[in-house]
Amino acid sequence: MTASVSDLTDHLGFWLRQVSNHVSQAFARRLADQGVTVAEWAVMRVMFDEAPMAPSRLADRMGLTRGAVTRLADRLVAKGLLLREASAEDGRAQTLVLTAPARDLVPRLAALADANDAACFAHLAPADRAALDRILKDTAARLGATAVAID
Amino acid sequence: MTASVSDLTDHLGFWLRQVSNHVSQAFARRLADQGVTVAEWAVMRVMFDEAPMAPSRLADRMGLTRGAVTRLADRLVAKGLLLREASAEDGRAQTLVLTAPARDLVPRLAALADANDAACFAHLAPADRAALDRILKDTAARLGATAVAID
DNA sequence: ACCCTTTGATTGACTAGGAAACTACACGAT
DNA sequence: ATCGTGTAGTTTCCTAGTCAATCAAAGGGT
Repeated sequence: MTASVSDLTDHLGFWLRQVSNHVSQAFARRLADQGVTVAEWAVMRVMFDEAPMAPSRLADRMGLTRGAVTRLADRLVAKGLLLREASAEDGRAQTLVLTAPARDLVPRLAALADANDAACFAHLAPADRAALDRILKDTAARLGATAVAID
Repeated sequence: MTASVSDLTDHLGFWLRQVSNHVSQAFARRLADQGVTVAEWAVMRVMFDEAPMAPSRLADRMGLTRGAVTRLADRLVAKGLLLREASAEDGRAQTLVLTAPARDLVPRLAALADANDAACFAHLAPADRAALDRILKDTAARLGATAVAID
């Protein structure tokens, strides 16, 4: 009957955070050689497919705030991987475009992403891998849709 | 045969990060009312069980660097939730102790943690919940033990 | 024609964390 | 007794992200 206080390790959120941090950090170490960070990779990958793109659209696509995108874009521009172009029609708007060096880099970074994912989840049985994939996508969809009611 | 560049969404790491961020952010919003952050909660929960504790030990326990613990402790001290006490034996060492208000707060925060976890994973079938729990703990153990070889 | 509201982007202040340099102190070996 | 080495904490600099305030440009209503 000990009305005991629940432990940190009782929560799925805790383990999720633990593993996620570990995987991202491992990926960051791989990317470091290429002079790129995880967040920068994500931007580049999204922009690789959808050519010129407004920052606000990129923010929506990536689930980030516009402020975050502004700063991320700053860093990518500084590295010569991104171009900011003022819109002709709308004086407020911009469009972002990857530079040629950035486009060259993306396939190499994608290979690193593949390698990292493979290494981090190598020990999982195929069925567990599939289950994890399914459960995470399912959960992401629910959380994204409902924005989690704070009862 | 299109040797196409792998997509962000092809990686488990991506989804892990996505869901983890969502869950943590939802938890952060709940905790905000109590004037406490997620990282602060984690410290308080660990310290709740293991009374006076050296910062270095806390860092090991939580998988953080010592620098991170220093800053976290600063904030908790500023909020009156933590005490820093110089060690009598060792001139370098300290011990950290939760204050009485902090100890009072912990059970309430634990309830919020329970509620958040329940809300975020409510839609999962019991079997999926169990699978996720098992897979995450398994993966955390592997990643922690091997520190992920960067081939 | 003018105001009001909305929208695009930026900025400042904050939490959160790693990496590395640095300061004290402790302690063993000589 | 001193010197070197290791250890405890702190600090600095960086990425990464949020929220809220701000500014400028668009555009609609009257």
